[in-house]
Amino acid sequence: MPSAFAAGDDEVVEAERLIRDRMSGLDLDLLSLAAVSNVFRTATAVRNHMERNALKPHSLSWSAFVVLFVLHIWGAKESCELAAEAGISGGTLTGVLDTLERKGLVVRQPVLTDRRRVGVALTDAGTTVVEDVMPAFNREEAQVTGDLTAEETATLARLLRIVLRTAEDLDNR
Amino acid sequence: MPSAFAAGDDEVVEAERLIRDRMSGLDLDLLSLAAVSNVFRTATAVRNHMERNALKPHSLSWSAFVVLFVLHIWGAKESCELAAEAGISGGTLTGVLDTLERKGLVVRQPVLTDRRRVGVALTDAGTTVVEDVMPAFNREEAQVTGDLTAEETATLARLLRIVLRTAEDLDNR
DNA sequence: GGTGAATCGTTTGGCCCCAAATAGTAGTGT
DNA sequence: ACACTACTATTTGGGGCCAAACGATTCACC
Repeated sequence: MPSAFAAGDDEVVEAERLIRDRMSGLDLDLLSLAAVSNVFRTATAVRNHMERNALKPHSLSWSAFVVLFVLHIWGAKESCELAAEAGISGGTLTGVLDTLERKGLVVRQPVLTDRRRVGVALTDAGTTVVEDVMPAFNREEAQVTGDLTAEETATLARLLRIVLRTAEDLDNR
Repeated sequence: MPSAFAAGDDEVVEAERLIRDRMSGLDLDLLSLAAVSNVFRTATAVRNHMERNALKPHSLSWSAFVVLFVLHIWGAKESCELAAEAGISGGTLTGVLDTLERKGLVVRQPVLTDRRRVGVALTDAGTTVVEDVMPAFNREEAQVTGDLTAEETATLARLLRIVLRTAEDLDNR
């Protein structure tokens, strides 16, 4: 069985040994520990890389861009769906929308049939920004997965989606 | 070749079609888009799950726990190494250490040979917390990866480490 | 029609996060 | 000794993030 860590990474192998030693008697599942740990570390590294390289020219955060992207793909949406689609909480979305509206990239528009709800739509400026940023963003995405074969990239996405679904199911119960 | 997305997930398949339609002409790499997107969404979901289930009893954030964990595995470390090992910036570490020190879980100790540097060590209370939280934490880790075979979990960790290394290499240049 | 529960977006409080600026300390060359 | 450079942790500013509390609105049921 292959190591959970990349071969040839002495520091990580050493870390694994240390964990085994220091945590002996706790009967830890080191395989899932490594997987979960790597999910988070990779997400942080990739996010920072994206914000520094693809998003910085427009001063956009990851979440702000995701919101713009979702709106561009799905068209105008209401806050509730938008938050779920972007993977953030409703309270967070309010702040992100405040920022985006201040920049003139989105507009809130009242829903006539229900005054509790609020629709959100891209402005022309917002559309321009998405279409400008998206190629650069995707170029960076391709770069960070560049050391994977196409099949490995697909496998990675597939395995992650399984974990994602499992975690979400565990919370919705 | 398998889809980049989990089979049977109509909503995601629909999303992929929409992206293809709305972004036609931009020649996007949808495979890496899906992989990167899933890395981040999975990380968020897993992080929230962990904080809600394993960390909440001790009111610890993910980063705070990672810092405690690193200190328990590697022993007392200096700030600079600790930040790198925990995957956060130095400025962030200062705030996290303030919180942990206020709770009495860690202590800062001056380095005698160099007054710029600061050592950080677990207190007895901190050690107790780590050893108390770790089993529950690992149990949740095993649960969110529970729908993967052992080999798939190892593959996931391996592929992620490749992406992580690629992203870090791109930034350090 | 009026009352209570449910649902929506927002606000609040506390923490996390980074980048950039800062102050203090150590080494290096002159 | 002196300036200059490099390195340390910290502070500051602007956001992002969630949970919980909140006010407004709608709906269901009587």
